[in-house]
Amino acid sequence: MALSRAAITGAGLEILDTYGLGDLSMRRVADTLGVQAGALYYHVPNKQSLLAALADEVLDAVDVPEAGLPLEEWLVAWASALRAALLARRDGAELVASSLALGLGGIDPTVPAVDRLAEAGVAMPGPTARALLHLVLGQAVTEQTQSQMHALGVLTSFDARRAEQDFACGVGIFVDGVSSRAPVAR
Amino acid sequence: MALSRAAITGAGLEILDTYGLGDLSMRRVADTLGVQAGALYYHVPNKQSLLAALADEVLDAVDVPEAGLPLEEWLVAWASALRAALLARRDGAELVASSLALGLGGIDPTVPAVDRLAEAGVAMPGPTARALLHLVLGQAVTEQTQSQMHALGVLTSFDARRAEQDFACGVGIFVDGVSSRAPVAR
DNA sequence: ACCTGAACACCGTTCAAGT
DNA sequence: ACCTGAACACCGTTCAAGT
Repeated sequence: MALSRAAITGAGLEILDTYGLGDLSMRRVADTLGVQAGALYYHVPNKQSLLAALADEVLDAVDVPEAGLPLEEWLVAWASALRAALLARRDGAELVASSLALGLGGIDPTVPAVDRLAEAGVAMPGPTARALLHLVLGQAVTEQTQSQMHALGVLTSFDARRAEQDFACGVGIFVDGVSSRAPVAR
Repeated sequence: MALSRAAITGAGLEILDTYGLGDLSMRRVADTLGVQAGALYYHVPNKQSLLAALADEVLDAVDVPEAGLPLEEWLVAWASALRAALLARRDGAELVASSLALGLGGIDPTVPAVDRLAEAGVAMPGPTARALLHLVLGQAVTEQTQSQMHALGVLTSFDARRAEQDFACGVGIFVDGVSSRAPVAR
């Protein structure tokens, strides 16, 4: 079977799940595919574009809530779906965070939220959606990193409940803030 | 002058400002100090602890608002001070973000905010402060990365006003949410 | 067109040996 | 105690040469 962009992405995902982002090297991807490292560059311009493709894969798995839900519930559901997708893959949150910061990746995860906010008549839907994204992303990165360090025995105590509480609290406050500014009374 | 932890941290800050986080290597720090790379390990256990020390330096520069301010104003002022400190140094936001995620670093930037929130009687001051931290941090990382990519000519358009608007909007909404839950009416 | 082999210019970290 | 010199086990990326 010939090498291809899809095969490289697939091997990347496999390595990501098995060894984590820190051990995902171009050389290891090449090894997995039984090929020399240089061969990858015939299909992929560089490592960052590979990482962007992997981040897109994570973001593709976000289960966007149905449009019928009331704004507050929709926002909480969207934040939960985003968080779930980020946590579903090893180092998913960190991968997406760096890919988004660099502006790479073909998927803008805020699009559905911007639409829903605009539909509800909320002012500044873009900045609002981006703020909620950053809140969820930052929390997920911290949670995932600490949970992995706990698994490695580096960190002695990791409280999954606290992480969930942090998430619920942060999103709840933010959504309340959106509500207090929304043109429609609840 | 003999090598020391302080000298290493100083050289690290210099390299950070001049070349950025991506080019901050132990070997370069050693070169700057006119010493072999291995010598650093007599004073610093590893690279991550050096990065944590640099992150502490960034967080030390946060100008905590005076306690007399009303809660809402205090939170906005704190978020602004945090953002200013992160943006003051090259790659400051990314440095602090990764250091915080790893749980390294001697400084917990949320401490003043937790105190102020607790004093105001807000429920769950810890999760609330952490949520606001993540919001500010995520926005700052994105802003700093994009501004640097713009300076390098990689990104054609970078709107500093949009970044500021994103920040003001996100923090504003969040603080409104805190307000709507606070026990004291405004 | 697609891949190999080999190189270039780096990394973080360790450690015997010197002073 | 503190540093050098040299090594170990890696990196991302490039590119002539082969098929």
